[in-house]
Amino acid sequence: MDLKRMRYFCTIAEQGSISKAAKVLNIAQPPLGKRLHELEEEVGSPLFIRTSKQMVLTEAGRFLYRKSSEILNQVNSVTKQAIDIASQKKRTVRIGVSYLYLRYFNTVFLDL
Amino acid sequence: MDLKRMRYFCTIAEQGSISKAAKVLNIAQPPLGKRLHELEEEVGSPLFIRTSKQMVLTEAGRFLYRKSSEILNQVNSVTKQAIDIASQKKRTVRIGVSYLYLRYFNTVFLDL
DNA sequence: TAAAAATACTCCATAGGTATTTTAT
DNA sequence: ATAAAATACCTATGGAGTATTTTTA
Repeated sequence: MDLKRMRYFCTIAEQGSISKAAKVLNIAQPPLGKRLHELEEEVGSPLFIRTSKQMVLTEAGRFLYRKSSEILNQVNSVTKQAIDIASQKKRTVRIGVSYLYLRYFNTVFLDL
Repeated sequence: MDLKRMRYFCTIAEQGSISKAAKVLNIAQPPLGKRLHELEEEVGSPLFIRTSKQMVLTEAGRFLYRKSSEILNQVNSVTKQAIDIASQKKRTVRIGVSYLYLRYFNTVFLDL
């Protein structure tokens, strides 16, 4: 299980066909079909019922779609939050200097 | 962001060093170091403070470790649940047959 | 007949390996 | 002097592309 396959799977579910999803994802249809089959291989069962005109989620597929959407949203927000925390840390660097030092100098040299 | 890097990152955090984590993960130390640097690149800031003897999580690192652990657990349980749902479906297949058919035959032939 | 999916390849990017050097205690 | 991390380089697996065939409405 990996995030790329989960993203692909969700797009197929939303678009109702591999070909349409491939266009949305800006990749070709054959590799997208392969990624889906790999997922179905891992689950050990189809995630879609291939009817003419549309792909309909199976029960396992519906479950996986619901959960995958949640997880993908979480991953996105976690990444953004981590970046935010890191960039705030960059702006607020506190430097402790002995008061004795300050009696003689008014500049702190940093060896970065 | 992908699950493999998240798994690697969590193992490094738990083991306190890249070398130890590499042993646990059964891969070599250099590629593991690279995967960590890629993550730090994405976040735009270090996830560990490299002190002698141990790697200590930064604030962003602590946040990411907490969240990554959660997400990895979710992914594991979701995968298992999807497999369970799919395998149950395999065992309980209901077949509807017309009662008229049953007046003449006592066997249902399935073309699988 | 026309669409979507599957199959069969080719290619390339990226993950992983080995050897070595650098760094810090 | 030792142990961990970084660097450099090589290899191989897997993801993506193109062309084509199969399927089904």
